[in-house]
Amino acid sequence: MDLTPNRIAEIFDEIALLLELKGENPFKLRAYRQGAEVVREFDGDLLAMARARALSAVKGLGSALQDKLHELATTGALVFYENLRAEFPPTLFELFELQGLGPKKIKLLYDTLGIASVADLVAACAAGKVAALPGFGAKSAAKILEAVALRQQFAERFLMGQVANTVEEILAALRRHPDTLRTQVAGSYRRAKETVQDLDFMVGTANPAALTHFFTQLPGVTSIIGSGDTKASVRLKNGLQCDLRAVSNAQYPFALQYFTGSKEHNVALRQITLKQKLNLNEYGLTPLPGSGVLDPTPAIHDEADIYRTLGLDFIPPELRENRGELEAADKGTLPRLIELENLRGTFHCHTTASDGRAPLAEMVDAARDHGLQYLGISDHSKSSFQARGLDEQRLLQQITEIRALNATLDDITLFAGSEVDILRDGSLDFDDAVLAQLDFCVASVHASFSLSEDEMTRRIIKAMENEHVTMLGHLTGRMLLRRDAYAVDHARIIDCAAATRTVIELNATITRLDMDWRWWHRARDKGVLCSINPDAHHPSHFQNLFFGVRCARKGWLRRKDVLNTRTLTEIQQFLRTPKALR
DNA sequence: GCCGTTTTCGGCCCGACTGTTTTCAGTCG
Repeated sequence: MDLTPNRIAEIFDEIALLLELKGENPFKLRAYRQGAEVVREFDGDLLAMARARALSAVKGLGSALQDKLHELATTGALVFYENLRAEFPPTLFELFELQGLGPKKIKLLYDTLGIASVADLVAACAAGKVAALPGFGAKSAAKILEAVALRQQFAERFLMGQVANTVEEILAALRRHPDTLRTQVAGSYRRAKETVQDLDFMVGTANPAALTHFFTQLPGVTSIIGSGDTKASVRLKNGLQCDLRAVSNAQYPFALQYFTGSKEHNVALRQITLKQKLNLNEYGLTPLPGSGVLDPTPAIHDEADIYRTLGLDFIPPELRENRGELEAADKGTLPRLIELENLRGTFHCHTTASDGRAPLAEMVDAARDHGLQYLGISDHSKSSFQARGLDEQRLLQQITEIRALNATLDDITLFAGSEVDILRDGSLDFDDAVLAQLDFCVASVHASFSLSEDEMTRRIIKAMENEHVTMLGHLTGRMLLRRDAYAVDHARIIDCAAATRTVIELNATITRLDMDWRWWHRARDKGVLCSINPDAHHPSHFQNLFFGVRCARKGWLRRKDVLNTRTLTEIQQFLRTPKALR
């Protein structure tokens, strides 16, 4: 297998799991897991630096991990890892995917009954062997079988956009309860992760037991995973797990902060807190014993108070990933993030001319209903025949149609564009003479996904170098939870976008959210403009802009970093200006 | 295994819930 940083990170994670099975020191496992994270996020040529033993300044990679990286980079293998792996059958790892089973129980099942796979486990449960083990019982065996069934049924995560309605419904229900003082969704949904595994709700109340009970009785709940006086977990009929934490009103800001995460953000925040002789947990902020520091808790009423007390600016939930937000909050340099209300128009919209589900006029009405002042129409080009892409003649006809309709509108302005295919060799589906007649052009890859990373990158760069290409559509072609991104070098694309003044799209389709939020901060710093586009194929798809904005916020984008926050006049001027001068 | 204007040794987050226990271990978040 190709040795990439991602593969190395996987190896480190697997070592952590194997050491866990062996009952190793938990802090050693954490060191490997943290090492994996450092490797994944590393900005630079990790393998070359490992070979040159030039990683000593990297935080999280101590001498042991540096040695292992050196061995991997020079020999392509790691003896320590191979030996460790040989100690356990590979199918054993399946068992970690089952809810309720951790390393201790898995090790016991393996050592006493020789259970090394989910199939073994099901057979042993059926034969009554599991229930007879010390520490297990009839209930444990039943729960295991339930977990096996659940894993098959709901192995997947959920899209942010898929669960948004559920979030709003549950919040509304919690707000209606007379004992609720305040409530909010926490966890990865609040941080705007593109997919979530479960939903976490917080409620501040003087009567937590009433709320946890109420939560388990909500409509849509099909099973109660657990329920106590202060927390409850339920599963909805689509398999989505929802957790509730009920705390006092005074504890609420701490619980909300704590359960919003991310874990990495909270660990780093805790370090800062300890330096100030304070201890932060989900219930409060308390002075360390003997420190003489005054208890700040009584003055804390909301999340912002927590950050302020620690000398930090309020950190919007989307930024809480320990990717520089704490340093920025300390220095007062956090960005003022874009808001949905900042969007004045949008690009990348389809109609029935290609694969859209509504005719031009209906899409325009929908855009107007969403408060947009301008709309760029961009149907597919001829090579996307699966999408009934337009050839030159139909495109020219559509331009005429758009201009005619535009002349009759006074509250929204249309731009005529195209989502033009980037062909395999990087050339475009229309020649320059045709492209020159458009107001704008989105260039996207729709075929030949399996090129090497270098070929794909050069292909896209060639398209960006065309003066008529206003923006690059869905950079990686990923379909969240369905299909992986094709290989492309983000860093080179971003550099080229900056050099050629090509805008990069943030495709707001809930299955895309592409370019990924992790790259926007870098693009922004290089002066690359973002366009938040719905890629609308139906009037309802303009709602996706909400998720696009949340993703943009997660990528540290400000209003001025996003093209379609500009006024109509500014946009018209932008599109008239030669690309190189934009 | 990592880290250090509290420490080069001794910390590294810990509380709630469940199912097994008969006072607690394991898992989860």
